[in-house]
Amino acid sequence: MTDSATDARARLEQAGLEATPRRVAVLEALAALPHAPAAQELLDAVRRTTRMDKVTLYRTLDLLVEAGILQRHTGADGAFRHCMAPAGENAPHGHFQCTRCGVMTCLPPLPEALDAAALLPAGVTVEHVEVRLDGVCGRCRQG
Amino acid sequence: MTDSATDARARLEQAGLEATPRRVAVLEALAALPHAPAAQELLDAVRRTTRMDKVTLYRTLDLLVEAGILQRHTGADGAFRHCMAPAGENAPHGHFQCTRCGVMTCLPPLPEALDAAALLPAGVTVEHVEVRLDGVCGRCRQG
DNA sequence: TTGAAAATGCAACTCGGTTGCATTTGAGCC
DNA sequence: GGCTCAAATGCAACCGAGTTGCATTTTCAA
Repeated sequence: MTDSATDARARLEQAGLEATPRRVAVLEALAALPHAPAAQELLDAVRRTTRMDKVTLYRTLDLLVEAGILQRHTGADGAFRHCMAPAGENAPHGHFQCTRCGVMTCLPPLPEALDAAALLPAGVTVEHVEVRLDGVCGRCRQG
Repeated sequence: MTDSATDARARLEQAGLEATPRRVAVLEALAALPHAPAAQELLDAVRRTTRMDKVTLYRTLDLLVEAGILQRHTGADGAFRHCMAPAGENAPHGHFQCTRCGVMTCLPPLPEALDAAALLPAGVTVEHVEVRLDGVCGRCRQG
């Protein structure tokens, strides 16, 4: 049993979820990736070690997002990306997405300026803040 | 000819685009809406005055975004929304989207804190900043 | 008026994601 | 070890947003 599998099981059980093989595999695959992958890319990664249907992946992602273990973000292409929710930290972080290769990377926590409730009309409640910077990554710029 | 139609024609010609009936209709419908609609909602609105195919709408939206007349934003549901690009102003503005009714509204220009190139890894170029606050709007909160 | 280019419509398609339902798995119990 | 039942998974069919290819219509210049 690898460390990452142990971590994955710990987070699942801590959230009151059964540590099934696919859930562990999803968390391991996600932790091993340096960015926030689209569903298809994550599915490919998981399948290198575990058989998994795409429906199971989507249901697993829903579950893990619901449990607060993962975060879901919208890409510029309209497809969802998922990344590990930083444990114990609640300052939102933004993402950078390359318009050429589509890779989405996590950024450090945002300055609190985005807490900007001042911008909002009265009577609304904010549950989630999404900040995405779109541009060209270093790799694509050179290639 | 209404004022909004005149405005629409002006913006189109200023951008070097032909002021065709559907383009004018799209701009008028968009200017009349108090929020940034999804394509289907915009199509419904346009069709109250003009016959239009959905493909034509999508192509028109592409064109107007390309020309800088409209801005395209990604909703929490992954569908695109469009709003008028504020003329002559280039500070990005964010959006609030209600997670219940899905309505996306434009916010005032963002504090410059988001210019946060400091957050970025070296070698990347930012072309577009997307800020979206998700929550519950006043109307949905009461209803 | 006419001819070419641009704009539009229509049909079929892609892609990300979801739903319904049958089957398998696995934790708890004997 | 073998049961049992709920939860987890797989499979097929589906849905909605957006796209592509191509035929038709409109528009503008000559």
